[in-house]
Amino acid sequence: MTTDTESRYQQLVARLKGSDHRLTPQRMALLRIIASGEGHPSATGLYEQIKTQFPTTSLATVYKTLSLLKELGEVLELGFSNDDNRYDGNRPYPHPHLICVRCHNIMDPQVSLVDDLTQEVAELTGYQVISHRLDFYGVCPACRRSP
Amino acid sequence: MTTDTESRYQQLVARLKGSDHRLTPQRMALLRIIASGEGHPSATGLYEQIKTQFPTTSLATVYKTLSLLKELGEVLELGFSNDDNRYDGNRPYPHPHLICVRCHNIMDPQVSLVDDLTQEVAELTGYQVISHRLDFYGVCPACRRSP
DNA sequence: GTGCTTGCAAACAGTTTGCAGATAG
DNA sequence: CTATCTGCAAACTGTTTGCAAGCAC
Repeated sequence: MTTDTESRYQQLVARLKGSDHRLTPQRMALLRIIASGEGHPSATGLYEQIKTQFPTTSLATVYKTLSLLKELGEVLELGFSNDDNRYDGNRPYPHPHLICVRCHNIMDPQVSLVDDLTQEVAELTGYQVISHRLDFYGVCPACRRSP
Repeated sequence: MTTDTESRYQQLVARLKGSDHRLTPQRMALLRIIASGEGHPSATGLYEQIKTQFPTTSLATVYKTLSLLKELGEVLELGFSNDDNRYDGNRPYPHPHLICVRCHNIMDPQVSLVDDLTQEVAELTGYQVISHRLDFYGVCPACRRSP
């Protein structure tokens, strides 16, 4: 576990305890995985990973824990109408995603102009802009090489 | 029906005929609605409107027709994991949306920088960027005034 | 007349919920 | 000890599918 992963894990543990929630083994296992920030796992993916440590874990518990973390603002949920939702517990604030339509990998590109966009929209429309969602779809370099 | 609506309707009719698809009354009714470009209707919303003219219409037919128009590239589908999907048959290419979290109205803001963003992401990551999805969430001026 | 299209109902998939038993604090 | 959490199974919701009857061309 990297230092970042460890500190994010401790942060999440503190957040749960500080909001009067219990720290169960199943929750700890989930926190460990999402703190690592590797990929953008689905609920089922998390479930499969946790099951290797706690074989009796249920998918419902994974969903309930994710829901709790969403309420606490510690997890970003990427909802898809076609596919299962993905979760990011490392950067729980809106940020762009880049999705390969071939291998379905999801990465976080660095994009500089997003805040300018939000500002532009707010000024233009009179809306109070709270949040956003920005996904790019494309073909990643690896998939371009092997068609 | 405005001139724009009428011409878009004719365009859609031509597209169906040109691709060897049949022009049924149910399809004509749906084309008329989406050609008008008013709002971002859901499948159920379209269904309710069409039913006033053709009471025996089924929701499945609405879905099948929307699916066909998607394949032809004549309709943009906005998928939501929480809510029902919305459809835009007037601007069937990716463009930003602004969604009021209070009244759920959806509008199309004019945003100038989006193509720059796409370019930036492509150059930065080596991806071949095909498409994107950009939604802003906020509170519209009307809802801000009446809390 | 032919075969695409419709309408119905059942199937589907991901997510949520209710509840009885288990357990963290 | 007790309120929260878990695991199971059933419920839910929007969308898709299979099929027999209908109808556009």
